[in-house]
Amino acid sequence: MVKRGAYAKGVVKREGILEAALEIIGRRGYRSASVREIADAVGLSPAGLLHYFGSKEQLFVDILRARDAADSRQVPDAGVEESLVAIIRHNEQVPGLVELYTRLAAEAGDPAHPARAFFLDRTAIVHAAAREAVVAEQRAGRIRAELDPEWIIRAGHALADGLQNAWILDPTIDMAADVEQFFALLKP
Amino acid sequence: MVKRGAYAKGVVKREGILEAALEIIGRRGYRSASVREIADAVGLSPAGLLHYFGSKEQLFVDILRARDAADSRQVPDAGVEESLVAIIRHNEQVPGLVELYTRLAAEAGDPAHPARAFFLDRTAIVHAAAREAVVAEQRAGRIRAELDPEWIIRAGHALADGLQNAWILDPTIDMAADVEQFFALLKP
DNA sequence: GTCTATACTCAGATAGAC
DNA sequence: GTCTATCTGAGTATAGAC
Repeated sequence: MVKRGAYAKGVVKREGILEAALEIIGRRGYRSASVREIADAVGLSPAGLLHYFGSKEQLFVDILRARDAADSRQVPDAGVEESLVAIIRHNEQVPGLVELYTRLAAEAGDPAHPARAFFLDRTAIVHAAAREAVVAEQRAGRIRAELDPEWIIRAGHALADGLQNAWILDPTIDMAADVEQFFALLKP
Repeated sequence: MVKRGAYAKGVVKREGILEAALEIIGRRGYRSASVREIADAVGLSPAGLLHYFGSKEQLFVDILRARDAADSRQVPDAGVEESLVAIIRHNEQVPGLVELYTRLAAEAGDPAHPARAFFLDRTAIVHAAAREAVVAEQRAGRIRAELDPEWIIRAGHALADGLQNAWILDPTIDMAADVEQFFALLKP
């Protein structure tokens, strides 16, 4: 539960925990990001940490949620391609976040995992926003009008996710460049 | 360790375990596919099961390995598009396999996980085969010659992986059709 | 080689005291 | 809000029976 105004300290502590967890994933890997490890990093007992998030799974989902919120503030409201590429270039600086995202996207296959609801919501929201942008660019003649906008969105999303899968195996691949090449194919 | 000829019984049992594990993942989900659960299904103790595979992680990797071997026997040696689409259509019949693949692809981000070596090898082999096929189709004029074959391979692979990520959230999406649309864009 | 029984260690989670 | 103590269940190492 996110606390409201009255408990400012709790809100700050929550954010500190999210940052510490992400930092540990980036430095030592998802596997060693146990509740105990994260609790140690912020000077809490495991139970004290779980007080804020209820479960480890929720904690991890909340990291992604916070990250999406930060992205939507920072990324300029430009075209689909520019926005996606900007996010990808940012992700390349934060390997822990990419590993976490990839993991949770896979764990979302479990209907009982909180990541499932998160990714279903997120997909609906992201696709709705992308739909408007894609259709507008088709009308403006920057994307081929005969292509199904739903396909463009599904494929663009899947491509970006799949490239992250490949990138955690081999970080020398240039995810942003590969996505740009995809968009080049969509041009009239 | 894979046993050689002399111990036919062990080989058969190994295969039975792989099948039982995949069946449990498909029916009850990856999460409940514990060593104990799988051991029960084949009438073994957990330690008896581990005798064959060494670890749970290895067991799961071996399922994917066996599946790749089966695919390379069954899939006709046609063009890149036809082969990929055939595998995808087959995967749509085996949700447990898709869930397992997606999970392990994510867990391969961990350098200590046996899935990492598996996916690195697999990627190298699959890409090498795809490279020849793509270049041949470019020479034959079925794929645009000006496109970088390495990009086609990386993007095709990433797209297929990403679509599986989306499919475990929403199995109504038509992975094969989306891949076919991608290949349509590559045509001259 | 095949397999069981036992036991160890670690994980995440919970109850209740402070 | 945070702790300690405890519970449950996971994976697996070991010893040894057959």
